[in-house]
Amino acid sequence: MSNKNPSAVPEPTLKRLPVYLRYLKKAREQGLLTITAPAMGRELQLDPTQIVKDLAMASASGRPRVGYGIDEVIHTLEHFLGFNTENEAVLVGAGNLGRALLSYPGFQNYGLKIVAAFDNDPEKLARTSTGINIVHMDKFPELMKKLKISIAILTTPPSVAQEVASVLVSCGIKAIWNLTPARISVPSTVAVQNTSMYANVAILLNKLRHLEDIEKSPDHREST
Amino acid sequence: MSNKNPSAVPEPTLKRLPVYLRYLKKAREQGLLTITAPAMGRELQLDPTQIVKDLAMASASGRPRVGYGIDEVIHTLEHFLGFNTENEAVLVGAGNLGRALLSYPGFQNYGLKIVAAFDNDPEKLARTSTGINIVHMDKFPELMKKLKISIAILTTPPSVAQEVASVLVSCGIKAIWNLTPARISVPSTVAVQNTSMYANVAILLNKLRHLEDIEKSPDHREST
DNA sequence: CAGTGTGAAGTTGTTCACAGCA
DNA sequence: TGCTGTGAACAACTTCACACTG
Repeated sequence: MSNKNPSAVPEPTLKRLPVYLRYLKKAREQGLLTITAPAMGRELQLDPTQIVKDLAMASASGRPRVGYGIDEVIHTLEHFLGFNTENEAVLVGAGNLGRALLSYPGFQNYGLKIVAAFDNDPEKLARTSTGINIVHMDKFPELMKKLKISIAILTTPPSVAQEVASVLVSCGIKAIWNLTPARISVPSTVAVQNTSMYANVAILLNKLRHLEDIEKSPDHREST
Repeated sequence: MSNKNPSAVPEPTLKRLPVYLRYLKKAREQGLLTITAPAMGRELQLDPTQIVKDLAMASASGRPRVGYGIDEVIHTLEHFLGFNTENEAVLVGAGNLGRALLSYPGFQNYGLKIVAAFDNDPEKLARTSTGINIVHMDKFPELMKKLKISIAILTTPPSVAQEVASVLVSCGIKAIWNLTPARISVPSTVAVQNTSMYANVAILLNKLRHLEDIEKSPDHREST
């Protein structure tokens, strides 16, 4: 019953590709022209085979004994991920996180261009952060007709996430990046990517506690 | 070679538990006292068995025909996740995302309490956001000796992430929430949780493109 | 050799099937 | 009957083993 979409590319791979991309860009800046999967694996602490398979998924290929052409792979990855095409998005919910994302540089380099922001709170409408106007949610349907945008970034309070999401969908949004801890229900024709900060806090705390437990336990053969 | 930590609790479960927690809190506010896994599954679009197994991981149990006691499970989950104990953390890198997290309400309710923030840029030191002072990174080692904090939130530019991470570790940090797209190397005695916004953008764009492909393809038997 | 590429094996997480229970 | 709880079947992802290449 889980949101299984029959994506050709496994999600774990999709998460690693931007990591490779950043690493390759750094490597190129340092003057490197080619790189091997084992070398990358050492730096990024990943299995070399994993890297080879991931890159193959993005249809990048290398040459035995030589490795991968960095420029070539960067281009291939950017194309594959859609990072070199401008995907216009709107942001809904100009709270703390929302405004941070508005002023986040680099999304532009990663394919996302936020062109408008919305909020219900009149308090927040005055602010313009970095050139992007924050307008009242009432204007959303009207503006959406003009803009023809398919991506929305949802950073409202979780209590209204579902309600807002439904509005987004009814106005033609086809992909929602849900940064609230609430889970939203949308038609199967709409893509949702959940990114909850709290989930990451949970994992971090768990890892920490686990390490502490090992430390305390009698048989901690950790290499301190 | 991947960062395999032999955690007793699978990471996917750990990500879902906070989702349950929020949902249960909402349900309790609406006056509900008990809830069944199938009911939750319907709302959250998850397999009921999944939920039962996840809750069992957190050592919460229910009664057949009745379901789970909401208050009880909330308490169990909060305890299990460490959300009801105050885990003090420092934030390093007061850029856009960093300052957003500083003023993010709710981390307190999720076990994280940011008690200090650091940055290298003198420009940013003046600001105090929400009561938390942003002080110069030079003061970090000194302050860490006093504070005895084990968690750091890393929100620097990726180019200095590794360098800063090494400083954190040398000052006794035991867990790093890495919100930069760079991957950092730390001793195996230190926990790292990577949360890259770009990875999520990549997944969202891929899902969107995939849906568009289905739409265009001749045999789209999607229920619109 | 030292790397890419790939099929097979292994591991982990999810879904199914059903026993137990009120 | 409708739920929890759990062992078994299944699916997805990772790691291993090795053929292939310059």
